[in-house]
Amino acid sequence: MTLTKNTFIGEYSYSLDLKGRINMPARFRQALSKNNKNTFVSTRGMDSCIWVYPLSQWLEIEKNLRSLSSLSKIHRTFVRNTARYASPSTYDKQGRITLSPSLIEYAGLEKDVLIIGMVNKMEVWNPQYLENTEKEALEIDSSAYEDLAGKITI
Amino acid sequence: MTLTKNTFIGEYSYSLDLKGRINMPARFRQALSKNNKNTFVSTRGMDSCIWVYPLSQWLEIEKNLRSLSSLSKIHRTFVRNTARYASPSTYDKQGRITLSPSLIEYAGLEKDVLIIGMVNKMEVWNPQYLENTEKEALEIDSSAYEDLAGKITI
DNA sequence: TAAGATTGTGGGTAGTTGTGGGTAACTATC
DNA sequence: GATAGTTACCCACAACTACCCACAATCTTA
Repeated sequence: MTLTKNTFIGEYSYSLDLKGRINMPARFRQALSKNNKNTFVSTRGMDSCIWVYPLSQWLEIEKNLRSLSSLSKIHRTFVRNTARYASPSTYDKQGRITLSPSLIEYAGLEKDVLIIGMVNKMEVWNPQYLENTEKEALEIDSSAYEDLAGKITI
Repeated sequence: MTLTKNTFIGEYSYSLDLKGRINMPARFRQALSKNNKNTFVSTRGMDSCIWVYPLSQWLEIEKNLRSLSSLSKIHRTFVRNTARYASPSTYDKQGRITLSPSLIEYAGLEKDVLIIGMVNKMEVWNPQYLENTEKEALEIDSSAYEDLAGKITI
């Protein structure tokens, strides 16, 4: 059951096939509002994973990128790095999207793949990479969490 | 699949042939709205690359350039450098545009070429040049990105 | 618990796309 | 006006992608 449209939570194990396709969890597909036209946009995440946005969310990002003037070097670099790796994919009759070879390599994906709901987007991981990243995360100074405490109630 | 007309994202590897032609990615061609008449305008970019605009976007730029008074030296220089190297090209039946020898030399293009969607325009790069530019970008003070974080949610 | 519906995975095929090269029309120069 | 160089248009082929179907595993419901 889906709680809120365009909201994604939970963790799912799937497999990447030889054509670079992964099944999007049925719940995530059902969570898409109609204006997404069954389409996700995948791009490089900030860790070694792939970020997958619902189309409507990505269009918001595009709108913001448009407003940045290319006369500024920082803006150019930011737009380039954000737009460069993004690629839309409408899921097929079986509910799969295709990931680009470049993204698959970036995230080090092999057969087994972990899909994680990140509320407004999803992450696709090589399970081993995630494990390593988690170990590093343990080393984050707990004071960082103290800062968060001011911003978020949980 | 095209998300929004006249919007370009993603990265594509193509080759420049002996006649100075490059294939425009099929997705980019499909993204062109009709009033562009299958035409792109290429000109010098601010890094060592070629900027390629859809015709309609270029006409907007021309309009803006008109509004800059030539009494200002900066304006004169800016208008000159922008207009000077611009050249339109309608793509052929195979989807290719022709780049001028002057632009090919400016961007140091050889056989392998990288085309990057920059939302409202495209960039054409020699992959090695881009790699070097990226290294410089790493040296950008990360505080600059922090500023952007205030403007853009991603 | 059994039948039916849904979901995840593999693979085939037809249409699309990228690339090389050929030829005819056009331009420029002497 | 003839020749050489350039440009625009055309065809052919190999590689790739999107779409389709089949089947097995899982979940739902009566």
